Amino acid sequence: MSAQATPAPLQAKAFADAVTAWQKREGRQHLPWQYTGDAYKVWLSEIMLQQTQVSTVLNYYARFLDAFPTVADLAAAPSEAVMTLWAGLGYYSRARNLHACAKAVVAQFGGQFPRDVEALASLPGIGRSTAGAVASLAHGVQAPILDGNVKRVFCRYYGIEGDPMSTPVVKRLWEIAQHNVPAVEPGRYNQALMDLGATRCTPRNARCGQCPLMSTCVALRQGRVEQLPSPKLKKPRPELHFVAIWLVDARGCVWLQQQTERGLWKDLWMPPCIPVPVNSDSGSWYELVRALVQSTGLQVNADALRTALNSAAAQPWLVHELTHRKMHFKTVLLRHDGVLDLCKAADALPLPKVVHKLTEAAVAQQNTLDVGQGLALK
DNA sequence: AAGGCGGGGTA
DNA sequence: TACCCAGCCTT
Repeated sequence: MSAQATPAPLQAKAFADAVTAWQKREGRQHLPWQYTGDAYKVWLSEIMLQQTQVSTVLNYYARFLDAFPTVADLAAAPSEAVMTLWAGLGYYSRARNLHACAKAVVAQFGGQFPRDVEALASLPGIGRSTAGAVASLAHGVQAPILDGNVKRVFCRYYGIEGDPMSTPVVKRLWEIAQHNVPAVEPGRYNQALMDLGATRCTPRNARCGQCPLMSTCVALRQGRVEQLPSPKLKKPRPELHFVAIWLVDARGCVWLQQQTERGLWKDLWMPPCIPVPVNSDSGSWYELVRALVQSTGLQVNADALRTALNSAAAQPWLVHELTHRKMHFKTVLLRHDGVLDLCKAADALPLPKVVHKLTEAAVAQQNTLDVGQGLALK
C-alpha cells in the first residue's frame, strides 16, 4: 500500500468505537431526557424532536413533564389539555398519537414501555427510528436509528449519492445503520450519531476538522461534503389567501371554531377563515362574510360590514409560511354588542401560531380591542 | 411510492 | 431567502 492510499471506511466495530468514544468526550451530555433510563422521558422527547430542533423542544418538554409526570398521568388527561400544551409545536398529529400511545402503553403494557423494538413500533406515532431510539437510549437494546442527522452522516461518510428520502437510498442507509449499531452501549452510540450530525456534520459549514471520522470520510476525501446528501427536488408551494372573521363581543370574547376536518390544524381553534382569490376586492367578500356571520343568528349591519371590509382590504396581507404552502390573511374586524355563548379562557384552548399572529393584527387594526379575556365558541 | 403535516433555527 | 430539523401516517 502506497503512502497516498486512501483509507477505507472503518469496519462496524471500529466505526462504533470511534464515535462512541468521541461522544463521551465531546457529545451532548446534559439534555434533560438523557441518561435517565426512563423510557417515558425518552419517548416524550423523541416524539417532540420529530422534525423539530432541540432548542425548540426544551420548554415544551419541561411543561409536559410538569403536567404529566408519568405515562399514566398523560393517558388519563383530557385530549384538550394535551393539545393545549402541544399548541405551537406543530405537526399536531404527533400530539394526538402521543395521547393514543400513552393510553395504549397503559392498556396493553401495564404502564411500562416495552423493550422490544417491534412492540414499540406497533404503537401510535412510533416508527422504526423512534422505536430504535427508545429501545437503545432507555433500555440499552441493540437497535439502530435513522433520522435526518444520521442520514447526513452516513451519506457523507460512505459517499452515498441520490435523494436521501428515496426508497433505495433509505433501504441502504437502514442496512448500514443495522450493521453498525454495536451490542455494547448502543444508546451511547446512537446518541453519538445524532450529536455528530447536530454539532459537527451539519448541513452547511461542517466542522470536519473536529470530527472523529475525518480520516476515513469518503465525502471529505473527495471534497464533496457540501454536495452530500444530494439535494431534494423542491416543489413550488401553493399560495392561499383568506379573509379571517374576527368577531368580538361586548366582553372582548372572540368567535372561534374548532377545526374538525382532517388536515391542517385539525382539533385546534381558529376564527372562521374564508378562502378568497388573491386579487379580489372587498366588495366580492361582502356576501360571503354576511352569510357566514348570519349563520350564527346574528344580524349584520350593512354599513358597518362595508366599513369593516374596506378597513381589512386596506391592511397588508399577513403571511404565514409552512413547509408545504404559503398562506396570506386579512382580518375583518366585527363587533357584536351582545354576548357570545360559551366563553372560555384563551389559555385553555389549543391555538395554532397563526391565530396569535391574527390576534396581533386585530389589535393593531383597532387598538382599543382587549382580546385577552377569553374566547367565544360556536 | 407519494403526499400531507407546523414552526422555528440558521446561514 | 432557502434549507432543514431526534419522522410518521394515510392514500
